[in-house]
Amino acid sequence: MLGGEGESSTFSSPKDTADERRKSPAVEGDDPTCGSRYTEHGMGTDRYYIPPTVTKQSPEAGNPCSFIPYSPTGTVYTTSSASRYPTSLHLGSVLPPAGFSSSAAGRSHFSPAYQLGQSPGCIYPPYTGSGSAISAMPLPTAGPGMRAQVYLCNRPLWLKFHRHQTEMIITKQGRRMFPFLSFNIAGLNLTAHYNVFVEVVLADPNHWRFQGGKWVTCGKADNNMQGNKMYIHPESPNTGAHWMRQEISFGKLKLTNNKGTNTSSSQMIVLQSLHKYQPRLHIVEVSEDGVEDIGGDVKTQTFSFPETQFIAVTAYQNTDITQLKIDHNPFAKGFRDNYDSMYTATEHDRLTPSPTDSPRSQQIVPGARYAMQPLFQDQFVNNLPQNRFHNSERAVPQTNSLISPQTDDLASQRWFVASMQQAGSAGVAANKLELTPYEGEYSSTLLPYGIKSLSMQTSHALSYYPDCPFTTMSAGWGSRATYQRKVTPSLPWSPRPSPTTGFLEDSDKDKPQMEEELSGSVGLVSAWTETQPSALTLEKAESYSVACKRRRLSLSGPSTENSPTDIKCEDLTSAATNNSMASYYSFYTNP
DNA sequence: ACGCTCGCATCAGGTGGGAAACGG
DNA sequence: CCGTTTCCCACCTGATGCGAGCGT
Repeated sequence: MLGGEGESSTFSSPKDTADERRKSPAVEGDDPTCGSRYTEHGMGTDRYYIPPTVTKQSPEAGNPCSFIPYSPTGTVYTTSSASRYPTSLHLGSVLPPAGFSSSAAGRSHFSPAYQLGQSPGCIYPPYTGSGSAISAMPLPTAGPGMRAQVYLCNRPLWLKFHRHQTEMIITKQGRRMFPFLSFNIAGLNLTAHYNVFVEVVLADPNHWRFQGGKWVTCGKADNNMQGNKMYIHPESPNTGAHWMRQEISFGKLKLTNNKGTNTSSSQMIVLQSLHKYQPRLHIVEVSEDGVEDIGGDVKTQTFSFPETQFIAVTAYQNTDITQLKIDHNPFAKGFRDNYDSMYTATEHDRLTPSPTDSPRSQQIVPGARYAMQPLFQDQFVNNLPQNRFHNSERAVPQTNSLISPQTDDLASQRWFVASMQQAGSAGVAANKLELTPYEGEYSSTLLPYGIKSLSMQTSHALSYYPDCPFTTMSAGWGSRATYQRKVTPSLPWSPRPSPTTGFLEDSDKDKPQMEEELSGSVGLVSAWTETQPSALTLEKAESYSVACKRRRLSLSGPSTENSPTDIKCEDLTSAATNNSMASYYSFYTNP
């Protein structure tokens, strides 16, 4: 589908350049201690992913999360499979700056102005590309061609992996991604038709290898890799209303290293082992029959989230990643040999969110910063049997578990929407108003609003990940009964009256988990830091050791060596998460 | 009798581990 | 020789089909 647009690219305007410069490593950007906010670029050019360069803080120096192998050189890499969807649009995170917590301020959250040209850390050299029609295309803020806004729904989970450098298994028959890509989209024209697809591009020009407990570059990447790099969402084409109705998940997307795979109709993306990739989401406005309007303006919007970057491998290299996969992927439950301890003993140590760590509880969004969130069911934990829902590749809208403890928040979130409508930008406000019916439906009944006006092409796709749907996160994976029955009523994460108040009162044991994915309080972060050492309980050490016995790699590897760093990083990253709390959803929008 | 719900069994498919095979 | 890839395994999840039970 994507042909090859000139590699040259975009970033021809000063504005573009400025945007590009603002990008920063996900982790760093997420870290309140890291100066620059979490910003993202539009993946530079159609085939370039420009690793963030470090100006204010070198990864090694100031960033506790520096183990993430970002290239400090600002390398530009050109792949052989140029996409015809260049970075078209520059992406900027709308994540609030550190300290941003005012709900009132949140009203401007969607303001593109917020994300543009404000970064003091313009760390990237200006691009001199010829620019593309796409990037140069003026986009209205409402109506046809309006800018879309995209949230990475399961961002917290992605961040967990990203901290250790995400790895994705690729096999001949294809392997699903985990975490998988899941987005919420806003700002589309309700009646216009769009194709939504994911493209995976090389993130850098290097060949990587895991050595000494770290990912290190090892020669140059093979940029002549052939094969499909696109995965079109099975529901494409569809209307903007359809795409915005609920989460857009790519849970069936498979990664393979089999070049012989039928590239056109396959559900698989062909990658090369030990290369680093960056998934990108493309939203292309098309005619009703799904045909792109080649003649007219190219109405393509591209989004990429740095935390979704990963290294393709045929076997896991980093045991931390392996453990994260095992802990979070329900299909890997069989490998949770410390299963019991994970859910009954050291609750705060486990990586998997608890069933009641509902996304909602993790994204108690202050004010209207994430006013859009009420539109997305990610915020709700699905406690209903899901095998009765199977009509969509997307997350099935679930009812929430709000069911109780968090009804208050639900209400408040509705208010967020209201405030958005009052003060929001025209585009967003309009959009939200349009969606009101959905919102109203579920908010009043606590039932899903997933009744689709359009047919679903696939069924029960993501129901494999029941919790995920909204899960949006790790949180997701655990609401199943199998988990719950392991839980004792006294567990710290049992239902809380209110996420915001509840976690403050939780035991120290609960803080790490809570803070990492939820909070917004610096004070709590400190508490977490202080209590962290004690978090390394004997139980954890023991269970971890047991787990490692099953692994190919030794326990003496990076996991243990880096544990202090990891902890610190986790800590700080948690702060970052807290800080933006909202960061629960990364919110990217085109300038 | 009919329709609906629920529980159980079965099956397809997904997971990481580990050993063997492959290849530079 | 060593790193990477492939294959098979046991385990798990979720979908589906079937029948029993119940209410109308």
